[in-house]
Amino acid sequence: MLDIKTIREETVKVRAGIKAKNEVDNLNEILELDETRRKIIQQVEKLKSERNSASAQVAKLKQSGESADDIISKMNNVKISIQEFDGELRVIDKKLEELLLTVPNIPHESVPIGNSPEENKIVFESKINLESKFTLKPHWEIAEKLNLIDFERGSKVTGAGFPFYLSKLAMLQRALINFFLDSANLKGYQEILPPIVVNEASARGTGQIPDKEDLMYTVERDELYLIPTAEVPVSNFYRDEIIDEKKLPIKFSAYTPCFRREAGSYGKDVRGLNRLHQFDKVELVKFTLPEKSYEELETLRSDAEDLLNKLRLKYRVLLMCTGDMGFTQTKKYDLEVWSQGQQKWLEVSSCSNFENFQSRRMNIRFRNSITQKMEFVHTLNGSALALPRVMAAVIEQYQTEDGKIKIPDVIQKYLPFNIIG
RNA sequence: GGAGAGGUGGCCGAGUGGUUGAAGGCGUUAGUCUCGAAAACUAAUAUGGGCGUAAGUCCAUCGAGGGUUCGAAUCCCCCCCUCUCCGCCA
Repeated sequence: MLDIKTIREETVKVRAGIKAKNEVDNLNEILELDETRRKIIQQVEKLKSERNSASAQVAKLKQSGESADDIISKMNNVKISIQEFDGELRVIDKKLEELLLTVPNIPHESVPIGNSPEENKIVFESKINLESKFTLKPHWEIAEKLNLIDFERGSKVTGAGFPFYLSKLAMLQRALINFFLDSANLKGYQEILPPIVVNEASARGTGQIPDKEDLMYTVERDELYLIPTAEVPVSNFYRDEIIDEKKLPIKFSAYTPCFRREAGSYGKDVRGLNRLHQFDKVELVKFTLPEKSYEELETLRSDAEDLLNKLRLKYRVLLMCTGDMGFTQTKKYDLEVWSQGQQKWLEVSSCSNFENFQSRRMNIRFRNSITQKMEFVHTLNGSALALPRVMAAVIEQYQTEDGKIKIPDVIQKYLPFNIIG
């Protein structure tokens, strides 16, 4: 959520940001409501001030045993006016709040303007040579042959997009998670294991609601949401709190399953592990000083990249253009791993800065020791990494000519075997 | 799920209709003292909003939201949360 003051004072800039992101521009309505609101506030506060001093007089009179009936009867009308104004104000505040939630975050100046994925900027591509003496198969063929993933029983037990991982592949998944968490730990991230269902306020805090309700599974009876990413519970950890400035930056890592309805996304992209309704992910979340957040975005990105490098997977980094980056971010990098078996790039991480867009919603602040003022922290997060597509790339990249899967070097210490098959 | 108790500032805690935005304590910050530190003493110390160039001023806020009243931390309604006991349970 943007500050109404920013919208009021930097309307042109905000409007340009909305346009760049192809979002709906409600600024005129917002500014109009804001003006009406302030007019009413002026009137009602004048009345309240009157009331307060009258009440003080009543108190004085009563204490000295005199009658205050005159004042009291006069104040009756004031009371009714105040109630009317307050009622109006309540309606306006609610409407204004709703409209403010429709204003997207403003892209950072370093972000390329664009509408389509083609306009994202490739800022890095690894030069690993992936030449192989034989033709690499897509991961689902290998997994089927070695009986490592059971999609059919997953469909029977739950539904499409909820596979079972079997035997050594289940162990490899666990090993990868450990590798990711251990790496984060070495880089100073504090590991936390959060709840995987959240309440409405939390979903609202990180921006899943309103706007993206359809993304999440709901537990209607208890008014809870299954998390689409650990970002939601972890970012909300400090909701409505004041963080000690000296503790910043705070860095968390969290492993969770993630649940996404992915309504309406069917077709060839959903083959194998490419797109699931439930998947594992290790997420990194940072709370930082405002002036440090872009620096922290770069280290966040390189922390995620490091994992791909150590797994010796080919990947590239995209700087997302304004139209392709999402509602809440100011700047976002996507990491895509190369799937040699499928001959295409798969997104395995996205690292974003939200500046104070989320922290304003979540009310997470710190006291600036120089100005002595309260300020909102900046929040950032990034996947490091999402498991299924990494798994797909590993299976494909590490397949042997006779149809087995080698275990990547960095993972071997986590497993009692170094080949599957 | 049932019964009871409770939710007050960064923290603890007083306060049951009228200068209570809120006593007192702790903490924090600054100053005095000290070679320095500690202790002691002195002072300052909520957030958000409206108007204003500013100084300032007004309004709101005692878990959230409604209500009663000239006036609510205090009374009523509803919701949320915490604790204790019982029940259920890995």
